[in-house]
Amino acid sequence: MWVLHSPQIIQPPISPLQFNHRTASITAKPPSTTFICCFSTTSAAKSAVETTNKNSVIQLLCKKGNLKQALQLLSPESNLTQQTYELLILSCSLHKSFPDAFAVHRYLIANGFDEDPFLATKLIDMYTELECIEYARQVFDKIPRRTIYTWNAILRALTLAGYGVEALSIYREMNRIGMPCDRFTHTYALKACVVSESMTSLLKKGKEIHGQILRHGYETHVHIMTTLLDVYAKFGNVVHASYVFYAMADKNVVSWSAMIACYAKNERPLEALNLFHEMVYEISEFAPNSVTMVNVVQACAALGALEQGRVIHCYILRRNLNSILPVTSALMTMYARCGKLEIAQKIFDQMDNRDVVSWNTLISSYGIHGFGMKAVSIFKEMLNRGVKPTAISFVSVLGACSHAGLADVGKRLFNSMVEQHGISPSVEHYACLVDILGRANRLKEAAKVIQDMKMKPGPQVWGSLLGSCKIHCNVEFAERASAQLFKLEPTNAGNYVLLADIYAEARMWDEVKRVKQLLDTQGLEKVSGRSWIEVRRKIYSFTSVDELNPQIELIRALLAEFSGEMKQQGYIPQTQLVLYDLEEKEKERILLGHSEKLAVGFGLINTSKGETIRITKNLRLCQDCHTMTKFISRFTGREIMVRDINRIHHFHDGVCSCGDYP
DNA sequence: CTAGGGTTAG
Repeated sequence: MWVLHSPQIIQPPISPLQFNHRTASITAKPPSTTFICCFSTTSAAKSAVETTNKNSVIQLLCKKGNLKQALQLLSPESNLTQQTYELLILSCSLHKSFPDAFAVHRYLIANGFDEDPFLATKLIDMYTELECIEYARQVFDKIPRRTIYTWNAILRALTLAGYGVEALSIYREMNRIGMPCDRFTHTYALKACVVSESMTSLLKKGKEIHGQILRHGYETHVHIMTTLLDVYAKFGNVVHASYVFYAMADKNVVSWSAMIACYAKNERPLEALNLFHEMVYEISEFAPNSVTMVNVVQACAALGALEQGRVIHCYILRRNLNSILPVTSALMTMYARCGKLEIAQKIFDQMDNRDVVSWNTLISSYGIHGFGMKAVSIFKEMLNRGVKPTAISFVSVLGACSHAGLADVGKRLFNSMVEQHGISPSVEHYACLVDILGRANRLKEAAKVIQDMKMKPGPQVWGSLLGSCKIHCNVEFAERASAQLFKLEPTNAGNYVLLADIYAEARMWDEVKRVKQLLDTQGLEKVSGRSWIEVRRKIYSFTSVDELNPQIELIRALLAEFSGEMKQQGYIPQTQLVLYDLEEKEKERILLGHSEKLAVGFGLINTSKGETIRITKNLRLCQDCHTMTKFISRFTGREIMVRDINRIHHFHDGVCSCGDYP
């Protein structure tokens, strides 16, 4: 779990050493000068003076950041005060120094101070800061008299380290022994519910804690209620989150931001924007801050709402929030995801200071636009400038390689991750590598990567393989991947649909039927396709089934005309993509009603000639839509941009920027 | 002595 970064051998503070002697209770204040005058013998006075001096010298050194010198002054018999110990501990967290932290801890043990509730709390906090959870735990286990502070400290430590289940068992233990919980306890316990892996069982736990909070009369406490809201949001439970939000008597900018974040991150970007407008124009009691704006910008990005995004950008400039790094990164992503790569680049160029996230953002922006080599060269430029790459830098650059089909470059980068940068690949990185190889039709190699993984291949990894099988119509590997996926995430309808699509492509109709039955008997429904288009700052949403748009007949007629024209040029509608058992004509009709085609039709009717048509889609762009959009771009001389679930397609004069490498 | 919402990837 915890890996030591320096090669030095460091003596751990507790095990295997067994200190048991509690030599002293806490020394009160150091003797004052007047007190010293009363000593009869000079030696006693001298030692008292020395103790006083030693305490103040060590404290001063700690405050000045000179921890090393302070440590040199420690001697076995020095009689330090609680305050001095505290400063030593705080210095260690500040310097993030393991050897020093251990030395200080050992020193406390030797003097029996590690069992003092106040200092033990500080030690737990120190190990939390150093991300060294076992030692925090050992400190906690050794404390004979625990206060609410020590309990809260270990709860916080476990939660921050991602040990949700363990944190909740601490919470349970507190309740069992009758330790009264305070507002901090509840906040940490709530957060513990979302940091663990077994999400489903812990939602119930979160609701239990919700009940406890109400019983303790904390329903008006804005910190706790905001945490509660956020916990429901992180579980994707928008209904419960909004219930908490609307029931809150006092709200502040944080609770509003948390609710906007909840909508933005749970596929409700329109609600996020509406709530923001309400906050600003109707309530106007709380000024949005940078955190609010990050969430609002994300909502625009999710919608692909460029015009809305521009308005929000202006607002950010007016409020002087544009130089805050998270805001800038969110803005870059928004522009890139709306197809305005050049604006993302411009924002990056104009930044006074950049962090690794700014670089990662730029890399993935080029990646989703299909400029793989450019993304790789930005990555190298980042290294040249001495910016240390993070795990996400590699996800970004590997993703860029995958979009552009740069298999060997991607493989080399993957290997360099461990060899040159000391970052061990996570499941996500493996998923990227499998994607890179799979898309390049190196499925055997991809399967070998999965086989040799040092960890359990998660659904992301098998999903990458299955996705590649779709592109290359490989039934054999598709069956292997989907068998795993059905075990790992049995209720994800997308996997069944993907396999059925592959069978359909291979004209294996019996298998198509079998997979469809598998889907139906479990009562699963595939996520229906939806496309959005923004026209004059208004967002119009399309699905294949709704007939709400007043122009729907006009749109259908237009599409039928294109289809006829295309057929004359040799186009065959890809009706095998329609998995229902219908007549060919009916299949064609369904294909022509795909939400993305409707949105293109609507865009053609409602925008002017030189304008780019920008569409956002919630799933991957279907092949038939891809073919037809290419045709339309040439036939009408219009630029069309479609952002699907994982990249951007720019259609111009019959060609797509993805090079038909979706 | 401790506390709530946040940037990038999939």
